[in-house]
Amino acid sequence: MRRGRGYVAGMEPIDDSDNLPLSQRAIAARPAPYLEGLNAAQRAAVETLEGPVLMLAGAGTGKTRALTTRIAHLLMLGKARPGQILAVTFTNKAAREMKDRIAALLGETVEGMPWLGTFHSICVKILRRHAELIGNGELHLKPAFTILDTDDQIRLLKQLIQAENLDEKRWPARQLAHLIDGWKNRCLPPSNLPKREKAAFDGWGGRLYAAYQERLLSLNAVDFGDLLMHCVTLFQAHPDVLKSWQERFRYILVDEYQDTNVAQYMWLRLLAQAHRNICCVGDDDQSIYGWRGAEVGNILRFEQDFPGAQVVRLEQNYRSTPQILSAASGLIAANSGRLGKTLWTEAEAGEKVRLIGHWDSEAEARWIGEEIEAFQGGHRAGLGKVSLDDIAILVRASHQMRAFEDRFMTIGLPYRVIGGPRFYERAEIRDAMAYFRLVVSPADDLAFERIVNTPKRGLGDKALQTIQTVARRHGVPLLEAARIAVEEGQLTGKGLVNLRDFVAALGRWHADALDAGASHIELAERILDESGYTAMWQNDKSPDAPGRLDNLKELVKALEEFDNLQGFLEHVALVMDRDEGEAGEEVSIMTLHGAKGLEFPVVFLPGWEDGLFPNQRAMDENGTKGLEEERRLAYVGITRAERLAVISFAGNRRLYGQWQSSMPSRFIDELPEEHIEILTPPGLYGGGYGAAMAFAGANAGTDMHDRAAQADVYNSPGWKRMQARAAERKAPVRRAPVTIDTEAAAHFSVGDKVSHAKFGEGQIIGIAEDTLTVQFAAGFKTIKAAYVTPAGSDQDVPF
DNA sequence: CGAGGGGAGGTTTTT
DNA sequence: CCTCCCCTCG
Repeated sequence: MRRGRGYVAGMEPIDDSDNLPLSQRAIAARPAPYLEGLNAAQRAAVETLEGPVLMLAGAGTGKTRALTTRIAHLLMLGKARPGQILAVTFTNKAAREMKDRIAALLGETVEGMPWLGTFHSICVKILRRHAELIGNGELHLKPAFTILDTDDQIRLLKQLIQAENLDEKRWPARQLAHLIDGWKNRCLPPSNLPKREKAAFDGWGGRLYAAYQERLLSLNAVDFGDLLMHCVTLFQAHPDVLKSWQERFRYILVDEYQDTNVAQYMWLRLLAQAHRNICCVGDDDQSIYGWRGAEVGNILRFEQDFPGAQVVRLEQNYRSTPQILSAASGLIAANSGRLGKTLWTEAEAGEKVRLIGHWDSEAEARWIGEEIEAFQGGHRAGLGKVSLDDIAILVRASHQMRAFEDRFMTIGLPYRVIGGPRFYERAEIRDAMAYFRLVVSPADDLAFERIVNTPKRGLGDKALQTIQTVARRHGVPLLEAARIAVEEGQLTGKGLVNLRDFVAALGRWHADALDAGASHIELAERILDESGYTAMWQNDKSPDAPGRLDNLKELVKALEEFDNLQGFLEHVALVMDRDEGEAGEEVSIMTLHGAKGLEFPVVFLPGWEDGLFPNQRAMDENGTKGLEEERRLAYVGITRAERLAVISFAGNRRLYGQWQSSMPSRFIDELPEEHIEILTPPGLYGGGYGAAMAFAGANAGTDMHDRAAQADVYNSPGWKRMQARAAERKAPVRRAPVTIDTEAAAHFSVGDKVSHAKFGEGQIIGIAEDTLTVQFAAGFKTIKAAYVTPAGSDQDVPF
């Protein structure tokens, strides 16, 4: 157990007294040390403990700090024991960070926060306790159920589609998987599926979905979507079970609420019903996962869903310069239906957001590479030396990464690509896991199918069919069927010998796994060696074989944290992260989605071209909604930058091998010019000012060597529009606070002093619609804006 | 069983 | 253009 720093003096040990009556007055009089340094809004977010709270936390406003301090506060006040707080995140990374920070605040590890985790991991914990209640009359889950990943899911669906004698080309399993995920995201089990939806997939949707769920049950398996859906249906069908969980969780905290889907929303609502102490943190402007079922509506509707909800807005930004914030705010202002926020900062104005166009994607990559080298050498004004670790390139689509990888490889610029294939998605890890699964659960047919012929044992389709026939005839799992097939001599030659050995080896390993005295780590190594799996990769001459062997070693190492294989398997499916090894200074390349929650001093945002960003397909499929989500993505991108953001676009880009010309992104037109610095094109093509660009419409796009076509600078409609607008507005630029407030109470801002007839003077800490949250001497109140008057503002909004 | 050709499809991504 | 998957042929 790790002892953290900063043990809080005078801290009461957390005991069974769940409700130490401590009024907010008392806290205000003697603030706990961990509350120091919080701004007024953050304090409100930390101290408004009872009832529903919506914490609207803009980018870089100290959301995680508020959230973790709130948990620490709950524990310190004795409002709840660690086991009575439910805190959910979307990613393991976020969960881990919260744990670490709470530990730092409290000066000890939070082994005692068993219910801080991802939606999925918490659902697993709950489901394992009630597995028997999940299922239909005959079949139900058992507590050791396995969690299938996307790959298993597809393979299973493929089998079902084949079983119906459907053409896999016309009925692709991937598409069905997508449909089923969608239904599960909306918490629609086969029995509740509307007729219209059942007819999806050419009429087979409902039927295949039901068959799939049935098959999962018989395999004692669930997929990711089931974790939430089963949990919700469990709660709905068993009020007593629900009640026990409702009572346990006195306080609920939810991170990234704008990303919740319907199932997660239902889950939260059910659990919050008893104590109603639910605090949801989110930012409607950063909702970028609509395409996988997230409903921005959840956060927009919060106040209706949870009547009496208090809304706290965190608007002071501690990350970016005013220039960056203003550019981002100006852009996102084009979206409709926002809750509205006014981000502000005390930071120095800083560098304007830079904008530059390039001839093509290769020139773009080349230029960014040169800029990075210049930054690194300290040859760029305003920033001094910048470490490679401080620089990120954020792209819309992963195929954009290649241009940068190619370029950086040639010039020897160290980089890392973040968000490649996950560790546990790699074939070798999945194979090894399948071995472990089959050893622990001999009835795991999916695992059997995966590895029976890996490495090659001469057991092809035909052998597998034979085994499957035997399995059906005897009604036994495949491994058992294999044993029978061997005994009955249904196979011949090499296959027979190999299968006999395979079955025998599994028997041995299984026995060893049951032996509590034996080391599960040694067993794992033995399984991989004796099965020939390690040898298979050792003999493989492909360049990635050594890497795969390393991964296997890492997998075995991960076993150390568990007592046995069983325990490992129960948790690992959800928690295995690939190690982001710090290997010296490197530029980070990642997608905009992957960058959410991160921050970098310098951020490059390439590929701002219509069709790529905003993405054509997003707009085609979801219209304005899709466009707005793309715009939020742009907002997320810009707000990752602490000191400098550089946006760029290319006139030509290779797409599916074809050179295609493109127009600058419409988002570029939406950037507020006063915060943008337009860089003159580099002198790469003919040199100096006025060189370099040709865009679509000039019909020269397809020939990148056509220098003549490059004569006219920025010859695009979008660019001209921008120039025209810049010319128009000479004098009366709206200066000072960039107030992008959609509220009726727009003449108030957070931080304003107001006075109220009854409560006296106070300071606004939150604004929602026409309702203000005001901190008075007597405490926090939520008041209609009409009932207060401005009492003079001493808070300068610094830009 | 495994290598190689043909054909389709090719945002974003966590669990 | 490039990758992945399926199918066929040796």
